[in-house]
Amino acid sequence: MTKDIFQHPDPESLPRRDEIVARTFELVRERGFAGLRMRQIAEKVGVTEGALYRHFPSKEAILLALVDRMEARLLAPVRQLAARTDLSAEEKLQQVLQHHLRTVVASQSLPILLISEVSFSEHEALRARMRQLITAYLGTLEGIAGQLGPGGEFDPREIAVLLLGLPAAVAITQRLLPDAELAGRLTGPVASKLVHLILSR
Amino acid sequence: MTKDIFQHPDPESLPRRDEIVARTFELVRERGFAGLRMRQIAEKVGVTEGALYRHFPSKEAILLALVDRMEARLLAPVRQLAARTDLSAEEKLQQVLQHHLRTVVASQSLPILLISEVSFSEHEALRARMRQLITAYLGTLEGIAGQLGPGGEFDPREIAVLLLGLPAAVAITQRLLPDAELAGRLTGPVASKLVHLILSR
Amino acid sequence: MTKDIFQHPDPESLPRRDEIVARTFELVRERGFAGLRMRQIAEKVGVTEGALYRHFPSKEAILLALVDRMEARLLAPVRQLAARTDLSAEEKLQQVLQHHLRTVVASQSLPILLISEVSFSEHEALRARMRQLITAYLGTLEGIAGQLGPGGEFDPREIAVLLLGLPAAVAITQRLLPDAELAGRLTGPVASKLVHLILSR
Amino acid sequence: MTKDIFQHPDPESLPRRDEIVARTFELVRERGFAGLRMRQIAEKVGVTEGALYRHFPSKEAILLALVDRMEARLLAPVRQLAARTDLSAEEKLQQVLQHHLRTVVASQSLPILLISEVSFSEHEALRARMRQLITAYLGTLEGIAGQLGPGGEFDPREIAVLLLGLPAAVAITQRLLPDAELAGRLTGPVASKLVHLILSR
DNA sequence: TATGAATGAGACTTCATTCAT
DNA sequence: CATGAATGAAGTCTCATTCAT
Repeated sequence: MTKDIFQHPDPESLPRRDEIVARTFELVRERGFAGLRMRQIAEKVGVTEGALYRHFPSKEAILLALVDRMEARLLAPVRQLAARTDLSAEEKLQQVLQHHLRTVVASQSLPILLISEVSFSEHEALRARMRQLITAYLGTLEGIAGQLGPGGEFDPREIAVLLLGLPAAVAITQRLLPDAELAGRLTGPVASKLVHLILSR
Repeated sequence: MTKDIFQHPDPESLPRRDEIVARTFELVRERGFAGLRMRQIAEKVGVTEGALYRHFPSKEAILLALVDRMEARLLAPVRQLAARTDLSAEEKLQQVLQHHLRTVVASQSLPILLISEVSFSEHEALRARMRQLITAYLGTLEGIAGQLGPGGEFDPREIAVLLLGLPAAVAITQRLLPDAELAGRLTGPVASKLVHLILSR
Repeated sequence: MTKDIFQHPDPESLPRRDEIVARTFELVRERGFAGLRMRQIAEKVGVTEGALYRHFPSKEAILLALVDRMEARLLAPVRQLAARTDLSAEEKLQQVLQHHLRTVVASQSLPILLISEVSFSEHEALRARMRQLITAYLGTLEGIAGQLGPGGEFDPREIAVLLLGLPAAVAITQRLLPDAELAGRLTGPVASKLVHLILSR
Repeated sequence: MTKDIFQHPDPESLPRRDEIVARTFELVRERGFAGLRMRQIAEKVGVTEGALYRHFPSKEAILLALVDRMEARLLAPVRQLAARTDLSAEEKLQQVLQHHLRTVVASQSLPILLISEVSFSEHEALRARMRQLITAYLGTLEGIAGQLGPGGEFDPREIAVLLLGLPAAVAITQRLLPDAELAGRLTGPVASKLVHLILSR
């Protein structure tokens, strides 16, 4: 069903650099950014801490690579959707939201929560990178919404933010109060109806 | 306008315990939970670190007191609204959302982001406390939505989560991409229209 | 039976200074010297920590007063025994040992263990005081043994040390491996027979 | 003479873990358990405090390793003695006591005093470990005494405790009132005669 | 490339003591 | 006399990073 788009291939076959990022992702998925330790990464990869510095100059560099990875897996599919000509704007937004919600569920709510967490981080470069990511995401949504034509209740920018709301709410509630049945409804029919309502004109 | 409901009275007049929580709040507002240091609190209060331990047994205790404070300022007004009999269910939900959104803007997006952050925290007591807070918040919204009567697109639980979405989205975007003009629209007419759409039957 | 010679009178009627020492004794009896905290003393006395400094200039001063108290309760009776003329030397040593053993049992093995503990203490004054106490104790025993006349297996000094051995061994074993029945035998018939054997000539 | 059985080989050749324990032993020998600081250990080993944590997870772990070492050096020889078939029970007990007394003198009275000190410690694991050690020690002595056959003044358990008394008394007096000449007599002829008296039947 | 040991800064916390009230 | 707040030094422990091998 909802395939984990954040899955990674066989560890053995990965170049070390990628493996480090992949393992870091698993850790961040479970424990967030703030609790991440170089030691944990090293353990999970199966090397010593010193070895990590052969591949990345610092912890921050690993985290930046992690955000690159998130962007690739989260944003790229959205951009592809946006570029398609065989779908209406509403269909595109429906699919974007579905994609985002599936991601939220599959990755245990990660990306949206990470954005919150990083917003407080002391790593300036990391904050900037996240700002860039969310700017691109909202911009893409806004672009699609702009193709809808005039007459709706909300302008394109507002639509983009509103569409961010559902994944965010789902992430927060599922993280703290897991409820698979409710999650199913929210990511399926509820999301679908919400998009329709928001776009109705 | 949007008064900062998290503001605190004159520092001089506060018992130390309250002052510590108030100053901690200011720090957390700026830097979040993970980056909070006892040293910073002590500096901001104007004492040494050891002095803090005359008033709280641990850092975690300060954080729990902080969540108490958040609950008092965020949840109490919502509960009062819910209890009023001179408002329709839709009017109540409109005001709850307005209140929440004002809080988000006034406190620089704090509460909702903190919930995200805490969801990863190693402080088990803190996670439990936050879970309690969000459970109560959603429960109150669900209770109001239950008074709407049948026939709408969404059931009460779904409505509660959907109404959480807007403050969450506003918090995230405003934190990373501040835009006062957009924030004004989102917390005003956009919120109002969204509630109406969601409740329409 | 074995009355607790370290008991203290009604707290209410004690001048503060004495009460502080008495309460400190209770704490030391349970937890030893190293774990003693001014806060615990204050709590047990029912005052604040600052108040203790009205009566003693420092923690070390309290401990020295405590050793004075131990000396009064432990050593004074022994000296009185030594001075009696109606008892033979063996009878005196029998009673001294009985007294010491009863003390060990009644005070939960305290004095002898405290001597061990203090021997490592950083409080030079305290170590000196304990040295003085044990010197006086051994000296008194030696004095009595000197009245035995020649011909035994051991000289007076050796007898004094040997008689210290039983209370020490009882203290250590009872503290770590409490065994009331064994303790009863050791403090009664075993002690009696041991003295007789040591003094036999 | 009385060789220091607690001596350690050339520091340079020791794996760090063992070296840390050896250096800790030297410190504890001088200052006891309660006054031991991680800083002191680090200084003596010649590293920073943090480095110690690569080899032991906590201070308590170092102390437990220290007790292991004490057990190996104190208890193991006693057990070997107990197992010999070429010695009578009395000869075995004579040698055990000699061994223990030599240890007391060589190590500056350490083990027996440490047992006293630890009996008050807050480290539950450490207390349990010491309890185990003394149980084993007394048990071994009791076992040998059991081979004596009936008819003596004391039963095996009593003999075990009585034999613990001399090293304890020697430790206390030598620690506070060093007297090499007396110590020599106590560990030599006095001990020998005492064992004979206690076992006489 | 990788290891294992180490560093140095800094985290939270404890505690005897001081002092204004 | 007593309180309550505060200090300052010190304690154990953590962690990103460095470096010789």
